[in-house]
Amino acid sequence: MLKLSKRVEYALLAVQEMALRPMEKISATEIAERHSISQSLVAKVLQQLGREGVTRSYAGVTGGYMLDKPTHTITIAEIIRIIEGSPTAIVDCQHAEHHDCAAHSTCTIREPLTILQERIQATFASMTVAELASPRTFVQLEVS
Amino acid sequence: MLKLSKRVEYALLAVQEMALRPMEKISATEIAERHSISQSLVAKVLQQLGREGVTRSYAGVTGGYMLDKPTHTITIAEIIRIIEGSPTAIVDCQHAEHHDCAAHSTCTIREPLTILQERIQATFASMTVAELASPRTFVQLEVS
DNA sequence: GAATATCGGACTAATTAAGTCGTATATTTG
DNA sequence: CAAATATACGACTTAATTAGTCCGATATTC
Repeated sequence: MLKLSKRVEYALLAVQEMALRPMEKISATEIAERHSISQSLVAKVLQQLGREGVTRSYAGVTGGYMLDKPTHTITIAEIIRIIEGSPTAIVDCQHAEHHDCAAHSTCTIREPLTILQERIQATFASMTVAELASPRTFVQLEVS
Repeated sequence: MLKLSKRVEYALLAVQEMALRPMEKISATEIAERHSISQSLVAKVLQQLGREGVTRSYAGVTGGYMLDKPTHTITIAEIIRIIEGSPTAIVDCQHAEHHDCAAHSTCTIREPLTILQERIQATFASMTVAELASPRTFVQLEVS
């Protein structure tokens, strides 16, 4: 299925929050509690983002994480790549080394799929954290 | 991860072959053997496509499957929907009934994700089986 | 020095996807 | 009509991936 993993989802949540309060250090615990999700997992993804320079971390009792670059320079595609370890690939055979496909040379579907893949990649690259965090009018109607 | 399932992949392979030879009945066994994949699985996805009118099936010793509508009217999005049982949803909370999310009302990430989702959906809807099967110049250089 | 944060690896659990198997029915061919 | 081979479809098992936990370590504030 074509679903984001929880880890990517948590990364996006965290990054959005940091973007909305750019001057504050936000801890993994804080994010985890607000969304009732695993603290360890949130910490883990924030650490991954830190290794690639997206976030900056501060240890200690008042520690936490902050974004380390302008929100409009961080794309969703980049976050996915960092968390998943590789850019989105809708089929395996596009990972270059993946030539163990039984019918690599006669495969006539790889090329059109590559085109789709590039479009999806472009879609994720088309949105930045700035857009992810831009304040929206959030009218919750919910008329019962 | 954002990968197509094998079932969708097999469906695309099968549909492409049927599109390339529109006058022939093609059996699940034939497709499975050509790509060294599971015959049962190929049969299963072709049956799913049949229930939704994409393919027509013929039983018996000379049986097999054929496309049952013009190739340019079948989108990749439709095939994904039929095989996966629902349109692509990059996060669960967009499936309407999925209100068990802990912070549904305060969730500020659903909206931007919906936009991404729609773009991806549009990407899959932008390619039809006709394009998937259009003959390409397939120059295999592979200079060693 | 107690409390609480990051850091990171190893491990287990849960979920999902992939694939198999059995049985039934349809159709062609000898 | 009987053998061969196709679809049809549900139940089941296995494999792979993802999610989440746990532990021990270091850093920093109070």
